[in-house]
Amino acid sequence: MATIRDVAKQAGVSVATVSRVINKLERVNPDTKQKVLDAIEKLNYKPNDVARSLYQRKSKMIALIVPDITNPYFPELARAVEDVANRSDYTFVLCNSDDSEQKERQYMQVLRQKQVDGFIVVTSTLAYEHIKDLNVPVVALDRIIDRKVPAVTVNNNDGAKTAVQHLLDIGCKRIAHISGPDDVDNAMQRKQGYLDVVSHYEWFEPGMVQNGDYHMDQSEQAMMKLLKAYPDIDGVFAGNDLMAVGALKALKKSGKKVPDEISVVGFDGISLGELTTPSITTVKQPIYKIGEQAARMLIDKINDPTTEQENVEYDVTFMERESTKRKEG
Amino acid sequence: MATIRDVAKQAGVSVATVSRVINKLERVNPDTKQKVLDAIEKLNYKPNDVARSLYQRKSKMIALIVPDITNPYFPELARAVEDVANRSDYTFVLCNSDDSEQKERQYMQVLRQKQVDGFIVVTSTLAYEHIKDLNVPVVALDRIIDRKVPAVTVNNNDGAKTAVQHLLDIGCKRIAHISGPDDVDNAMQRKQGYLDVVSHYEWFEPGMVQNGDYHMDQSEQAMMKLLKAYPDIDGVFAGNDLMAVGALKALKKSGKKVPDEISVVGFDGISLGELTTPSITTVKQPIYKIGEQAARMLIDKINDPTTEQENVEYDVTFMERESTKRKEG
DNA sequence: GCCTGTGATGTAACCGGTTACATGTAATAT
DNA sequence: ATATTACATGTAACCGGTTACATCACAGGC
Repeated sequence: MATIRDVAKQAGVSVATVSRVINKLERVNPDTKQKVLDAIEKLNYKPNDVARSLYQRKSKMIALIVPDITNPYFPELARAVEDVANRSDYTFVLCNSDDSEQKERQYMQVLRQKQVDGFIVVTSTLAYEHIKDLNVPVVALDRIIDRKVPAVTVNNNDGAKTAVQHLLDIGCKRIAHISGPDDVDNAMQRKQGYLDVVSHYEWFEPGMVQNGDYHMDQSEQAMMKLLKAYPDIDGVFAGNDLMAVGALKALKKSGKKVPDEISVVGFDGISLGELTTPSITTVKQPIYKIGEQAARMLIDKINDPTTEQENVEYDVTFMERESTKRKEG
Repeated sequence: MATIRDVAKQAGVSVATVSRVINKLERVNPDTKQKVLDAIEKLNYKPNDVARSLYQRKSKMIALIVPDITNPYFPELARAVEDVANRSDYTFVLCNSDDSEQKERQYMQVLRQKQVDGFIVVTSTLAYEHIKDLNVPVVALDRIIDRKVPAVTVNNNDGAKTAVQHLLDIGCKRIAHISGPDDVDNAMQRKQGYLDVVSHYEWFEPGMVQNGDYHMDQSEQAMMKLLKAYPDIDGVFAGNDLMAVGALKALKKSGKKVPDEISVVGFDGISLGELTTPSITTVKQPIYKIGEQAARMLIDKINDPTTEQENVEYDVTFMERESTKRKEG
């Protein structure tokens, strides 16, 4: 590999001049510049970014930490972040935390030693104390960490209320909820949205909320429990689409017809929800936009650390699909 | 940020001694060692990996280049690679190439300047010339680049033959194929497997192969064309599961009953295939294993560049699901 | 008492860039 | 003719690690 000193020698100039040519910051005599460019061409010189990073104390890398990229919500998010990173000449590092605080902290530690310039984090376990000493911009995504960490989220409460209200509108008389993990704020907000709408109904009982932990399998079991405890429920609001799919599986096994005997609504708007039979009515998040926004905010903050950033909350869109389309309206 | 010189000063030793303590390579007097450890503790010193990388000429990073992480085949693969990378103390960089040679080359160029230690690449456009000057280990995945680049793949031909044979076994009389892109070798192998089985049948016509480009939407259109041209086909082998889903959509719109009027088989074994109605019979690849193997091979090669590596081909597993389970066997 | 070997530690060069500061030259002002 | 200034370029320190080599103290052999 040719170094900047090789180029300097070849062009008969000093390394400073070569550096000036590659970085285009200061004026260089056109003739000299051409000599340098020729030398670069001839030696096929590519600057070593590690050396550059060392002096500049920045690496032009950002990292995204998600619980698990195989969860269908995250690939689209990752794609959005990577697209923005790439357009801004940042390298994109991906980490799977499995929702383990220990793994999250270790990733951040290790990457910080590699001078990663910023983090986008989807976490419900990390606290502000863990990130403040890292001395690096962090944007929270999908879940809020702390008032001091800017976050990009959606209006979960509104979305949940819309979903549950829709079930009522199409004639559901008893609506259950399969909730996400209690330690995830957006799961709590969705649950609260459900409660806001149904808690004053006479038929409502606390047991109509079952935890599905945002996973398909747990949700399938939760749905089974609900069917056993409340055989007459005719509507289910699942805290995310993955759990709606789990509910659908349980209902299929139990021989319940969706949507006519029981209607189902999910949350997120992952593409999987369009492909099931019946397709799943959902509250769609603008996932790609969220990722894009978070990445932009992060990069803005890296470029100018004095930027004060506010939380951004996106609105969700209700999407009616087959799982709530009853023949008798 | 404390540097190694700060630690040295604090502990009253030289930087070399501190370096010896952190790297545990040479003997250090226990008392001295303790002083250094205390200083590290006190200053909360973390070594700067960029400085280390500069001297060592390696970064402890590997990159995975995939066409698009939102394609459901890739998250599991990415997860596998990331898991291995993480266990081996490598940082994982993810790139989406959109199957563009230009993007692939640019990523590799940029990352090489960042001293990325190796690449795992899913590509059908990149050639050996493009990677040999990078002077860095590369493992090809899912698709073969060149005899000189070790690859991890599956036995596509066998899998395809098994799939088509199964359609014959359950009684299909005319079987069509929705193929992947012609420039992707595994797509060609799957098509060839189909042809190997059906081409000597009288009913076979070349028009029974339609290109679906490995995408759901194109496949839906391809299926529509097939139905129009050959209304009596009663079996479809799709080159991947995503296209099988597209075919299912088309069949649903056309009012064809799956599996009884027409049976469908896919390829890959992505989890989406279990969730459709009917669920999709498929030829399952050990996706996670493939990613793991590729990552291991890459890291082995990085650790010892003299390692000669052979291609690894995994066997596939036929998985019968609803889309081929006929009532009348 | 002198020589040699061993273990512990320090000094300084090195990795490959960037940039503050110095230097030199020519144009312009006085 | 001299001072001032702008421009072009070079020199060397710096970023924060690693490590070849030098140094030194001390033990053991003769």
